Parts: sequence; structure tokens; C-alpha cells
Amino acid sequence: MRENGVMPIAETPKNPEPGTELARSGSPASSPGRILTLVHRHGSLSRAQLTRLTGLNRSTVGVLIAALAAQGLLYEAAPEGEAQVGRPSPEVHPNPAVAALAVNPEIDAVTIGLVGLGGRVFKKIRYPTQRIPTAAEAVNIAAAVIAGMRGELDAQYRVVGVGVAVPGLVTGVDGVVRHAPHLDWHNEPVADMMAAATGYRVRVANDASLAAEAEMTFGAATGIANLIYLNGGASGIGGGIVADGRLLTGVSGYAGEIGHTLVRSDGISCHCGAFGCLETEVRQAPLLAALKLDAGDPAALARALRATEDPAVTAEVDRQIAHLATAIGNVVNVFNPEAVVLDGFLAALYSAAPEQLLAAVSARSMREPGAQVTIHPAALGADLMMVGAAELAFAALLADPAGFMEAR
Amino acid sequence: MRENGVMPIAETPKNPEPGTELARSGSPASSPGRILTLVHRHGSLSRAQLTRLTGLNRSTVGVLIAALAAQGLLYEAAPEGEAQVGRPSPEVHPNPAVAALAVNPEIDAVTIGLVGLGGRVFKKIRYPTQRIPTAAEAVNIAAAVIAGMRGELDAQYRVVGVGVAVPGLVTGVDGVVRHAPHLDWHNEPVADMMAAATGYRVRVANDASLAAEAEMTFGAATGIANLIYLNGGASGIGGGIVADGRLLTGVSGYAGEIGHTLVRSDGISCHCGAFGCLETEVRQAPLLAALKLDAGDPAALARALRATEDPAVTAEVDRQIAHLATAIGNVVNVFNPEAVVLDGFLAALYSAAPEQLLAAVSARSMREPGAQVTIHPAALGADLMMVGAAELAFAALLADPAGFMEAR
DNA sequence: GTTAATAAGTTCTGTACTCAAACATATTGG
DNA sequence: CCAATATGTTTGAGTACAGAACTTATTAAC
Repeated sequence: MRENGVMPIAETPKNPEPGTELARSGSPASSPGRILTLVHRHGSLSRAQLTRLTGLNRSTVGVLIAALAAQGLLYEAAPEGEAQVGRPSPEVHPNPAVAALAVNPEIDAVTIGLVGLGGRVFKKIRYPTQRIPTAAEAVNIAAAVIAGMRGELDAQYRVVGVGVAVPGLVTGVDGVVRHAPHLDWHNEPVADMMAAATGYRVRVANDASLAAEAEMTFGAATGIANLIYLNGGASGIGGGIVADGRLLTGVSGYAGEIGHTLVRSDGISCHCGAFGCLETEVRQAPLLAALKLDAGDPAALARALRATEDPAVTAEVDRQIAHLATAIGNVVNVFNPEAVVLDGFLAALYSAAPEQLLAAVSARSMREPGAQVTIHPAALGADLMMVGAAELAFAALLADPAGFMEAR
Repeated sequence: MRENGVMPIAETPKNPEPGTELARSGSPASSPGRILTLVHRHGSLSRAQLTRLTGLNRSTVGVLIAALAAQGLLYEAAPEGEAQVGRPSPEVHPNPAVAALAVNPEIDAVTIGLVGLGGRVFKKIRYPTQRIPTAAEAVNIAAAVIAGMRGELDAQYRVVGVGVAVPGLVTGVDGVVRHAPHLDWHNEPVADMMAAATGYRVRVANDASLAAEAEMTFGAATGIANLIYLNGGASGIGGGIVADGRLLTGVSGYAGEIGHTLVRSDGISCHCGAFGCLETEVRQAPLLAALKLDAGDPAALARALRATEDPAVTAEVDRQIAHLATAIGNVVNVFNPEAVVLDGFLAALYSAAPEQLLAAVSARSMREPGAQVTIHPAALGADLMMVGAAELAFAALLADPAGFMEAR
């Protein structure tokens, strides 16, 4: 036994626990950025939790939080709930008055939202349009709605920018919508147009990609770093892929088009030029027609699918599930994701026969990745696009709070 | 005009040129790590180029290079070639004596190599086996060959570790080969076995993934951050995906199995349990049989394919190209890669009718991503697996040179 | 050939970030 | 009330890096 001797230098546990914090899509965030991001995503965290998650020293965390609090980005409050042994650690909350505007043009409406740091949706205004809006019209509508809120925004919020979620291919850097087939937009400089019309910083991205990030951040796949998101809407199937916590964009931002995977060699031809695509074989319209529903409400569709015993409907469901499973099995082999999140009518399809889809995916994928993957219906529902688009506007702030606040 | 007045403070160009340096698979490297990595990948760079690529101040780069040179990891030399205006910037070279061992077990041989920093292959020893080696046999063979080189290694090189490239599914962290179908290995702790047998640090990964990284780093896709690599061998089709400069692994390291994408709905059944997989429809054997070749040399196959006018052969080529294009089109839609690199007999297939494959891929993919993607035959050939496996062993050194040298 | 112009290496100093140690504080369980 | 525990707080030091000022090596111009 060693007694009275000089103790060896205290072991210094260096490395932060690996894997506790997800890498994020953007560039490697600064330390204040990591703190703010964690608080934003979790809604609230104790200082002690932040210390563990970041791997930083608790004195450092103290300094960083003080700085962020001084900038009005977050605030501390007394802890609530049962206390543990030891000095209680104050809860750190994001300041929800720091907010982002979210814009989502669709074929029949433009939706504008206001989302606070922490992910709460304060406002959501759906502005229906007579016909499919042009890019200029969509921008004008959004700008007008924002102008109407301006007094309130300036008085009660600090708006960091605008995020636009567009159902189409968007070039990453400059916010140009290259091609949005259902809106019939081509090479529209939406970011510049919206910036000119509102005076805010604007970023634009593909809606499905943003939805994938939103589901990872706040939804069904919270904390999962490898996931596939698939959304089925009236106009087709969009997707987004998150790998190692980062949203995949590809060279020019077009990644994620899982809707155009081959699922049937003798399938009918698709507007993309190919044939037998997932999007042409798995559609909402035949299901609605067979069930004699007309609205595209996924919840109603899910209820009807679960209730029906019509053999024509179940045959169509079986067919679509088989094709969906083929596409999912392919991407499971290619990506080895932890989870697949299904949204829109694909979630309804899943809820009609969850084991059947899971079994078919297993059959179509290799054993190990097929056995590991889980399937979830999306959790964010109606607010999804608002949260996703807002995340786009928050990104710059979250990456470098000091630099962002300084620049304005 | 302002004259004699106080000049405005010199504009300070901050941010390093974005996109000049690729993010890498590993964790975000330290600054010395970034320098060493760049020098390793480029073979040699001037200090001025390193300053620009890293975005660091030139005084900082000077300090970092001095430290790395003191550790014997790189050295500076007088610049060669035509000089520019201004003081010449010394060339920084990696020290090739800092080397990694590479091991690649296959069904009929175990290949052991020695690769220097900078990517040069100094030695490559192919040790043929009578039958498919077990994991223990493969480790023993590799350990014996390495023991035979030991004197030379200790005298002339600094060996940083061993990288093993295995044709099978490998769990990322612990180096366990979960399942290598063609070797018939199951749950073999290859990393631990090899470490025990050689005394070196060992890392293990999937061969196709390593090949993808090697082609990105030193081969046909140098500097391309978004690419798909597909290799066709006697036993099937393997692949690897690099997105934003990072190799995708998935949750448990199984990502990249593009060989099991559906390409034909009424296709024959595959050993993976599904049917109509790329791997079952596009195979080397029928091509070799039709051409009456027996060796699987891709170069000979490519020559024979280009020379033949046998309609049976061209029909088979057409069929395989169509199926290959389907699989490539799918992943192009999903990933929007800049390049697809084809290796093994797939490269031969491509060289037989390059425009045909390209056109078929375009037809199967969406317009924008389909128009952007390029297809290349692999460039690294015989040394590919050695370079890829060595990269695995170099990774820890490149991420944090100081920490690595200190730890031993 | 000397002299600018240019581009880069070198030296020095300041600052921001971070950690560790010592200390202070708030809680639970005896 | 006291020990044990976990945490916040204060202080001092170390490191990485940037920026300014200076030096050096080259080409281009006269």
C-alpha cells in the first residue's frame, strides 16, 4: 500500500464522451455555437449536462453561457423537478424571442411561419392561392404577410432571417431554385428575390431535405445520426438522407431523390423520363379513389386504411407496400441507416400494415443492415415544414453566435 | 478623391477560400493534422499553397511545419520548376519512411504491402493459399510475412500500424468482421488477432469502402468530394460512397452495398435473400464464358470486349450495361455525386461502350443530377487495396500527429 | 546593373479560448 | 447537524493563432 507518498498526478479524463453530440450539417460549429445549438435542440438543458455533452471544462461552459446570455440568446433559470445529490445545476433555456421566419410555397398556398429558438412555432399563416403561384407571386405573398407582422416582429422578437422550403431542386449556395416541377419554376433566384423584398437574410433549400433534418432534430428520429426520410404527397415522393448527423446534399444540392428509384422493371413511365419509379408505382390517388376519399389528409387516410376490408383496397395496399419496401430495402443496403421515417401518405400506408412493410424491407435488404433498421411514422406533422425552414435561417446563428450577432 | 487622408483600415480577407480543402472521414483534424494530411495526399506542396489551403496565417503555418518536421513526419526542400515573382516558397514533402502495413485477405491469397506517407507502395507481397484462408490463417500468414520484414522495417521505416481490407461487413469501431460471405468468416475479431500477432495498432474495414477512399485520395477522383465507387470482382459487386469528402459508413459500418439494388423485377434470386440484384444480373462469368477467357484479368477482358463482334457477346454486354445503368441511375438520384468510378470488370464493361452506359444512366436518372455526373474507370489498379488499407493505418496519425507521436 | 514590385518567410506581441486547481455553495442521506 | 456529493466560481497559466512589422529572394523594368 502506498501511504503518505506523493500521489500520482490526477488522471485527466480528456476526450469528451464520443458520440454524445451529433455532428451537424453545417461547418464545425464554434464552442458558443455548440452550446447554443444543444440548447436549441433540446429545448432546455442543465449547465452540468452541457458540460458533459460538449466535453468542455465547467469553468469554460460557465464563461460561454454568460456570454450567450449577455447577447440575449439564452437565459438561466432555477432547476425544476426532483433534485439530485449535490448542488443543483441551473437550467439553460433558449430565448424564444430570437426567431426565424419560415416560408413554404406549395401548389395551392404559400405558408409563412414564425419559429422561436427552441423550435416552437408561434405563428403559422397559410395563404391559399387561386392557382399555382409563380416565384414572384410566392415572394410577394410572403413579403406582404411579413410586412403585416412587422410591427409585432420588431417589438417582440429578434428575427434572424428567413428560411424557404421549396418542393424542387435547389442549388446549395446561392439559393436558386433550379427546377421545381410541380410549381413549374425554373432557375428562379428565390433567395435574392426574397432578400430584396423583405430585407432579411434568406436561405433556400429542398423541402424534403429540411423535413429530414427537422425530424432528426425535433421529431421521430431525435438524436439519430443516420436516417432516411421519405414523404409521400399529392404530387410525388420526396426524400432526405442524414448520414453521420449531416444532411446529404450531393455536389449541387440535388441529393435525396429516392422517389425515382426503380421498383418495377415493367412499370409505367415517369415524368422524370425513366419508368417504374417508386413515385409512379406508389401513389396516394389510387388509395383515395378506392376508399372514396378526396381530401389528402394523411390521418383520415390512415384511419380508412386500417378500417377497410375491401379486397380491392387491400390488394392495392399490398402492391404499394411491396414496391415501397423495394425502394426502402435498396437504400437500407446502400446507407445502413438506423431509422426510416415515413411521412404523408407513406406514413398512412405504414400504419395500415406495419409488420408487413417491415418484413418486406427485411426480405429486400441484406441481413445485418435489414435487421438493424427501424421504421417510424413522422412525428412533426403540420409544423414540420415551418420548423425545417426555420432551421435553415437559424443555421448561421447556431454555427457562430458571436460572429452572427456582431455582423448585425 | 481622398488624398493625404487617413487610409481606411486595410481590408482583412478573413475566411479561408471555402471548399478548397476536403473534409475527411475521420474526426475534424487538428491544424497540424490538416497540414500533414494535405502534404500526404498531394505528395508535396509549397508552404504558400498550404497557407492558402488551410486558411491559416503564414506565421502559424511556419510554426506547424517546423513542429512536424521536428517529429520527422515531413521535410522541406528547395522549390523546383519555374519560379514566380516573389520569394520562392519551399516545397514540403511527406517523409516516405513513415509507413503503414497493408493487409488484404482474399479467397485465394493474402496480400501484404508497405506504403509510405505520400502514398507510394514500397513493397507488395502476394502470398497464395491452397484454399480459402480462415481468419486465423490469414492473420498468421500476414504476421509471418511482417516478421520476415521486421529487420528492414525497424531499420529503415517508422511503421505507424496495420490496415486490413476485408471483403465483407466490418463493424466500425472494434474491427470485428461480422460476415465475409466469400471467405466464410463470421464474427472474427480480426483487429485484435492481428494486433496480438504483430504488436502493431490494427484497423479493419471493408475493402470496397477503402477502395472508394483511395480513388478519391490518389486515384481517378482526386479531389472529388462526392463520388460513388463500384468494383466488380469474381465474387460480386462491392461499393463505397463518399459524400462531402467523408466515406459513408452507416450506423454500424455496413453502408455501400450497391450490389444489392433491384435492377430487374423478374430477376433470379440472390444469396442475399432478395432477387434481381445488380450483383446477380451483372456478372463477370458470363462475359468470360462467351469470350472463352478464363482468367479474371480486367485489362484482358476489356481488350476482348472492345475487339469482339460476336453478337452473343454484344447482346450480353448490352443487357449488363442496361442493368448497371439502372443501379447507377438510382444512386445518382439519391446522392447527386460528381463522379462514378468503376473498377474491376465493371471498368471493362464501361470501356466496351462508354457512351452507351452514360446515355443509359442519363435516361434512368433525373435531368440535373444525371447531366452532371461523370463516369471514370478506376486509376489505381493493382495497388488500390494496399493504398486504401494503408490509409486506414495512417488515419490516426493524420488526424492528430502530435498526439499520435506522443502515444508512441 | 541597379531599382522597383512582389511574394513569401520570420519575429514578436497580443488575444481569445480553454483547462486545472482551489475554493464556495447547495443539495441529499444519515 | 454533518458527511458526501455534485456543481458553480474564481484565479492563474498555457496554447493556438492572428496581425503587424520586418527581412529575404525572386522577376520585371529602366
